[in-house]
Amino acid sequence: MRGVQVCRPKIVRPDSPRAFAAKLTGARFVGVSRRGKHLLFELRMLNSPKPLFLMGHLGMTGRMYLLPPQSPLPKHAAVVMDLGPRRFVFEDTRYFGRLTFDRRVLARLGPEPLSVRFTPESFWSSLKHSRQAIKVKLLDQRLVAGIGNIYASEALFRAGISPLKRCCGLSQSQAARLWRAIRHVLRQAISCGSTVPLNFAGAEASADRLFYFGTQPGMIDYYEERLRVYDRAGHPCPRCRAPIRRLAQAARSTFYCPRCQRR
DNA sequence: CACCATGTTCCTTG
DNA sequence: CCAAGGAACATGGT
Repeated sequence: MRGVQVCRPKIVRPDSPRAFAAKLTGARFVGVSRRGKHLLFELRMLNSPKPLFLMGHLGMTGRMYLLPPQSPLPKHAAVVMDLGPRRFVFEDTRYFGRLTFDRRVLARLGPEPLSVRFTPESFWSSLKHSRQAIKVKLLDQRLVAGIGNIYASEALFRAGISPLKRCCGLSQSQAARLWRAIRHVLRQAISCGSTVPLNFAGAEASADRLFYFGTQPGMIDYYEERLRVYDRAGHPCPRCRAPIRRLAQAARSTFYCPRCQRR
């Protein structure tokens, strides 16, 4: 890495742009992984065996990709790394995302939903004493990592459970049903997203960028087709034709079928 | 102009 | 301790 431009200082907190750039200069990307909604980049300095970890979060509008030489920077570039011929760009219109060496949030995350650590039993144990509405609880990253507002509604629809139901009011078999639904919905979403994989297939989908993380033009439609209730208020339920309803919970929109998901 | 938006964190109130 | 709600972050779409 030859140089780093931090266009939005808050993105790299608590480091200052200068400190952030200093840590990265001379480092090379050697690996990448994911935990919940966080991306983990492994870096190494040329002469040191000890790895350095950089954590990214896309927020709602973030994207990361490689920009070919000479291409202009996007309007909302937040961080730009000069990798030699190409540049690694973190673009984020709303600047809600993060790119930071501070990994403390990882310690507070619940299990990966597709891992063996996440079982119907562990899920039920975390739910049975909570009086919170299940939809709100699903957004709590300490329960299980990676469920966002869209998938919370989708999973509850698939499980036939009302978003308003209190966690402690769920039976063990309902919790198991929801556990299955979460895994199904996330796996399906990943299979849609994998049309833009971590290899170089993304190069053909977009003329001037190699997309790695975040949605790219053309992918949204494909993905939205799979949503059964999210953002579909007034549309007929795909299962029973009753109109889908929208409600607000903890200042977030929830979509559900009042007939298939009774309290 | 008003209202809404894929996320997280912090703060206040009950 | 828990839960609910609001604001903040900043910009764009309808």
